[in-house]
Amino acid sequence: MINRNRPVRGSTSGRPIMRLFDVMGKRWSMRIIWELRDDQSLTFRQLRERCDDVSPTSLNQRLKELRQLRLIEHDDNGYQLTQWGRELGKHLLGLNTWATRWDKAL
Amino acid sequence: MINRNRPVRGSTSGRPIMRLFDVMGKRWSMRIIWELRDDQSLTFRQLRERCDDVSPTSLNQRLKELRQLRLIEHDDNGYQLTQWGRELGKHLLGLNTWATRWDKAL
DNA sequence: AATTTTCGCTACATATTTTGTAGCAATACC
DNA sequence: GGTATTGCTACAAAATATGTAGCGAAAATT
Repeated sequence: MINRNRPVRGSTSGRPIMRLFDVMGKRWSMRIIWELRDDQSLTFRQLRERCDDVSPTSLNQRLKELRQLRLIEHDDNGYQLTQWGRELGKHLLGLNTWATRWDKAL
Repeated sequence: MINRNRPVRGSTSGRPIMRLFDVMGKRWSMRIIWELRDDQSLTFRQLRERCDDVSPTSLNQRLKELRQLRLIEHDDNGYQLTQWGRELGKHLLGLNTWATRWDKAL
């Protein structure tokens, strides 16, 4: 019950979806969740490599945010999805299927 | 068959999901799809208002991109989702349900 | 026909976000 | 003590987003 007060860019309505749009609308957020799907645990540096060598600055900024929002967590094994992160990851898998069809039409 | 060549930030793999992450990872993209869901047609100015008065510069940039990617289109009635946009919108609705539960846990 | 309103934007200067490179402090192993 | 790996920070430069003002075209109103 800690981060309900986190400010949400571009919306004062307090609608949860707006909080999600805020964080997911930042570069690398979805990619990070994506790379951690199927319950892998990755170190900071492994995660960097998976994300096309994103700069450590950018990665860390995003990781901080995702941790605050309880989507990922960090322990001795590295970074991994929380329960919430895993659920969100499943949505991304759905989007993956869709995106493949969409891309063919482009 | 026109925009397969559009560059994708942060990925050279050509995986469709990466193209999606690229565009959706920019501010206002998801919000725009969201506001156009349930097949409304909105004028540029109406859309601006709906999106918490996003600047016209930002809005227009995003609209151009979303049009190129065939997610939205523009006609005499204003801006509206394409077939693909509508499908993507449905995924966002799913995320909305999820986000509500998630937000409560924060 | 003249005026007003609404349309989709553009210009441009400023602010915010993201990036890339280098490297540091802490811990583990040899 | 040296070497390797960890997570991460500093900092300057590049890219992206913002806010305000207003333009030119078309449509509606008087």
